[in-house]
Amino acid sequence: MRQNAARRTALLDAAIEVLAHEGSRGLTLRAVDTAAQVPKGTATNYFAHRAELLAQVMTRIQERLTPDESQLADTMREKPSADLVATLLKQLLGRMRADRSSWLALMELRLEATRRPELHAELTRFFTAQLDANVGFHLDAGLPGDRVSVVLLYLAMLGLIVDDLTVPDLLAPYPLEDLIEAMVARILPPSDQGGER
Amino acid sequence: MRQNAARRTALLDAAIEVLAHEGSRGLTLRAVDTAAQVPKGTATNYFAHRAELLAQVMTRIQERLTPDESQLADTMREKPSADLVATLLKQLLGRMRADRSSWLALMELRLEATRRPELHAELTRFFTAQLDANVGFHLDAGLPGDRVSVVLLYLAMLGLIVDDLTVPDLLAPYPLEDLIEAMVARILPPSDQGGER
DNA sequence: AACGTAGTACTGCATCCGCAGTGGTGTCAA
DNA sequence: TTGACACCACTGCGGATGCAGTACTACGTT
Repeated sequence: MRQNAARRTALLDAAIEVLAHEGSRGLTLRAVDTAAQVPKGTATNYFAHRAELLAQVMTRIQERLTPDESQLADTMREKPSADLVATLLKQLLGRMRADRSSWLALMELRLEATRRPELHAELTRFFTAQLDANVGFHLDAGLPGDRVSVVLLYLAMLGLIVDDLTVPDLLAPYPLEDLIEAMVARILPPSDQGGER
Repeated sequence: MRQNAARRTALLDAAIEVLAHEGSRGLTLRAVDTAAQVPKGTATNYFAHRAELLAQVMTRIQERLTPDESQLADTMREKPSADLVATLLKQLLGRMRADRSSWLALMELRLEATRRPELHAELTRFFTAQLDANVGFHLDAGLPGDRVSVVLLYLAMLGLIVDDLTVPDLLAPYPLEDLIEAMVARILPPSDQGGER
């Protein structure tokens, strides 16, 4: 098993691109070699099985999707309000648009996890941690709304993202930014301060 | 090209099972033969390409997901209200649970559509029609909430379903029925009576 | 010089698709 | 009733593809 971390990351990034552009169907060790522009057989040296590749892709995606700490801190300087929540969600949408490959690959992994117990366990752990973190962040920051609000926003945003990834034209009549504002306005309780409606 | 409709449907149903259990990766004409327990080569006689199989699977799923007309009529006897909307959404959840294979296959098709223009067009048409129908139904029935409400409910339900299909344990702390009631309560306007446009 | 890694080439294996040929069954007309 | 025809199920093979794995060489660093 090779140890070159940079090369491994390059292979994983290539795997993400393959997943996004060719789908789970096209993800083979050879395809990763090709996408990463390394000699055939290289991926075999770094990942024993396809399963191992998938597992490591998972954690790589996790790295890539983690929001930038400083930008987040910057955004949070504002006073907590429904508007601020909308801003945060729009930033999430922006991150998604900036790295669609990771999100598409994550969708592929979701489906693949349906048939792979280890991957399923890892994905569940990942999403659970993320949702819990979201809830905790929201409450700690004093943003309006309770746990259930956060979960509902999470679900609506997930639906929004899934649609935008796979059938973007569907929501064309409803600009996504407007939808985000609407969902915040309706799901969160009317806030005493700020918050247009 | 063979014309036996019953056999074709059986093959398509088998293809849906393959998609759900093996994923897009495992969907080949031969795999469909095996799943349908028909001789190898049969699927080739019914579908020229894999693409044609996918297209027909799409319409077959559409058939399978169409709600039962009479049950719907039965439900709609009640007076229009937010509660009624919650009931309808719970019935949707029930249908999903009763035919997870179709929903999983549909998710696979969504991703596959990312790479197949024809399929993408068809999927967009399908979802657009469905969303429009939902909006129309909602408004015509005098249910509370406007177009945007319906879209938001659609998105939240999509997120709910995606999560339940792929990482069901994630939402274990939040019973889905409760989530549905919460989303209806918050997304729809406080129901005095009837819906405004 | 030795070890780890990159790069290359080759082998073996699995599987897939497409086609063509064969046999069986149902239908229609005489 | 019988015979001809059309349709369909099924089998088996040819050709091709594509993948994983491995052995071997080259390189560079220590």
